[in-house]
Amino acid sequence: MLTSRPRGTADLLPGEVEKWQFLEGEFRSLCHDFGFGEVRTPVFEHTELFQRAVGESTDIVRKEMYTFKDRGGRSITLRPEGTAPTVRAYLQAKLYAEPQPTKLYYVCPIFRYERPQSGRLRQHHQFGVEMFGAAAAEADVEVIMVAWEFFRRLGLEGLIVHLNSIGCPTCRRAYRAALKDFFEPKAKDLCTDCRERLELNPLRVLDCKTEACQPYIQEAPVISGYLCDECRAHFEDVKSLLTQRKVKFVLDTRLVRGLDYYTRTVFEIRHPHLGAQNSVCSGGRYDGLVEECGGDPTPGVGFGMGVERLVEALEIEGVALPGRRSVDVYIAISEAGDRDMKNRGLDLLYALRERRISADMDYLGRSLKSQMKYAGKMKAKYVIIFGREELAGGEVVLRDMAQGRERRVSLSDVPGTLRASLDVGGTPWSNCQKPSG
RNA sequence: GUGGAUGUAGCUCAGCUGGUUAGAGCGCCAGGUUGUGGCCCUGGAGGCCGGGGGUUCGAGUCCCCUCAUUCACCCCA
Repeated sequence: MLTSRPRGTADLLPGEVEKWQFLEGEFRSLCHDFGFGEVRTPVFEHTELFQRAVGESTDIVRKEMYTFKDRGGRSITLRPEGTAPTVRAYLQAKLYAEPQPTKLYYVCPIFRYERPQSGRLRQHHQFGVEMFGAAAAEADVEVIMVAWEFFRRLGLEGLIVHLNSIGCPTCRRAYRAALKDFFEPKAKDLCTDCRERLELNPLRVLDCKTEACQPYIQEAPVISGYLCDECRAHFEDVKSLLTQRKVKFVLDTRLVRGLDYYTRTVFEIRHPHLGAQNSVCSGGRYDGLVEECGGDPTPGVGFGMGVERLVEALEIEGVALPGRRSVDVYIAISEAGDRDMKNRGLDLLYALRERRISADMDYLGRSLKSQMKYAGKMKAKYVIIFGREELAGGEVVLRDMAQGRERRVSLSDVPGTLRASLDVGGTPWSNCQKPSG
């Protein structure tokens, strides 16, 4: 217990965490390019927020929330999705009084009590964007374009955009009734889950994977035949704007989404090689949500993207991501046991660090040979070697580990010389190891 | 919540039908003479064989329970 993490959680250690830092940086700068500003909301909220916003009939609210009473007797829930807290923050800060639309993005952990499997954790992380106050199809498309452009920049290629419209409450009511009429006579032939779905949310029968249900699903009425004129026109706009942007998508009339707040556009971006949980990014429009949360009627659209799944997809495709960062300079001392020598080493070490050169040295009392081995394993670019002999002449040996060459440099020139060498071609990620294979 | 698979050194695994001090490769640490890495050689440390109970003269090997990991269902990022 003491040495094992809770089920469905993960530790990110050096070597792995650099990938996340890189992706977060890329996502932030991309969002900035699209005019989105970052929002950071609490990890927990009042339980009522999610009950209201996500919907009582959803699996999330019914069985997946981490909910507990705090010491003041308030019911608190760890954020199971990112949209509701963002809406809450939008309303609480009265961002609707600012110039519209409001464009926000976030990078945050998400908690759901589920049985872990490939691509599913109890704590996972999402990148997300939300846009409030814009009802036009251009807004739907911009949100999809954030994800699309992100994947393009990363060099991720095998993704498929699934698109559908589930209409507004009015046309959905008609469709829902049609589905019920269609399935109810056949209810005894459907799987037990679908019989339940038929009562709770008939739309979800559509994405059942049970063999027995497939023949009926194939013949079931399609949403597009039930969209009202406005919803149909909106959906046509979304599709043509996506085409104009050269985004390839597949119309998926069985894409329904498990959250109650969606209206009109819904989409999911999947990676075919991810296993059963293959949705990397999903979202849609939620024109009634702000009002549901106590605001004025305000259109909204956004997505959430699973970072763990994104990393997995990138690795499947062999996209190179930063590896463990190494130090630039290692200081190796020959008379390691000598107190005075060690102090001279420390002086140099901190002189380098003051000049923002990443540097390290031995604290374990190792032999020079061991220090060299260690520096090699740590992938240090340079090793500074010195002992009494060099210091007597005010010099040190500067060894280039990749070249295997060394030269003498006067002690006072060391930081300047290193700074100059390291600045050549130095990107922020230049001293991360590239993944091998 | 349901079902399947798996749990032996830090890592990847071997341990045949139960039988003596549980092995390998890699990794780690130290050496290979006097101040220097990556190759090579030598040596060393390191294992409640996931945990508990049972069967047996004897269990890492068989049985039960439990926990964990993992994959799938439900659902979702």
